[in-house]
Amino acid sequence: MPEGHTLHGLARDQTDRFAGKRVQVSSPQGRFAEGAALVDGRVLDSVTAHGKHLFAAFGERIVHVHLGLFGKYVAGQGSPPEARGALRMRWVVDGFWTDLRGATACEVLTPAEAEAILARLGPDPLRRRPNADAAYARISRSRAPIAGLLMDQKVLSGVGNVYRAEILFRHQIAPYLPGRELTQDQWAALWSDLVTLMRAGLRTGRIVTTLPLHRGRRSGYVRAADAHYVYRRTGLPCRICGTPVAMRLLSLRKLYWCPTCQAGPLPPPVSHQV
DNA sequence: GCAAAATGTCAAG
DNA sequence: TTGACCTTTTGCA
Repeated sequence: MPEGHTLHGLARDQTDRFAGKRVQVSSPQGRFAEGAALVDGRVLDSVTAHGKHLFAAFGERIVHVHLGLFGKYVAGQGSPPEARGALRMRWVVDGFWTDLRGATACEVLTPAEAEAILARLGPDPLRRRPNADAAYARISRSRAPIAGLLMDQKVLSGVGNVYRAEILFRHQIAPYLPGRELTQDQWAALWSDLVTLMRAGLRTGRIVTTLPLHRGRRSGYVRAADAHYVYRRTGLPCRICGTPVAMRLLSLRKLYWCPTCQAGPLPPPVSHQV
């Protein structure tokens, strides 16, 4: 479930289990065979996440992974299971293993190449000192819809389709509002809420955005069906006002919102709806 | 047994 | 702006 919190969680767990050890790196599928040979048996320094990118430093050789839409890590203790299917990369140390499948990117980079990727990324709400002003500088100059800007990794990094829909709902911002019409106050509130939500996502391993509704409940647990306001709730009544949740494709990604709670600029006319 | 969907990015035109 | 691509899981026949 790769939005930013997932990657930060992976970076933390992989560092805990593998850093400081010589890691057996392999590519049973073969697609990463050359890269694996470059780092196999070297000592892992640490794994860090920037937005949705992972960087595992083996000295000057950096394994860069981007999960894309389908990528997935599976990890376990003891000895690894027999390799099956399209297993792109496997790490093994004494007592732990982890397998990577389906990633968009899995490659060995030089430090300079890794830096070049970082240079393209906007501030990440989950990093230590993110520069939220840099994101607003871009947003406030753009005529593009805010819903698209939030998913643009050059503007800010780590936000995916779930967080963007939910954060806009929570702040009652119309998704098609041009970035330049978002006020500084709206941005400040939105950003600080993003930091809170994504930190909670990192802590719990899931995205729950409806929590304030459930304050005061004895159990903090929120059922999956209740975890979001609008994401994947097309046609269901808005939890606040009852209006059916709307859905449109924006840049090929499904965008969900409540037309009443998030009143404002309308999407362009429908020519073709999936 | 097969089609569709899924939390994303990049490059061609 | 559109399609290609990475793989697994789910749902329907």
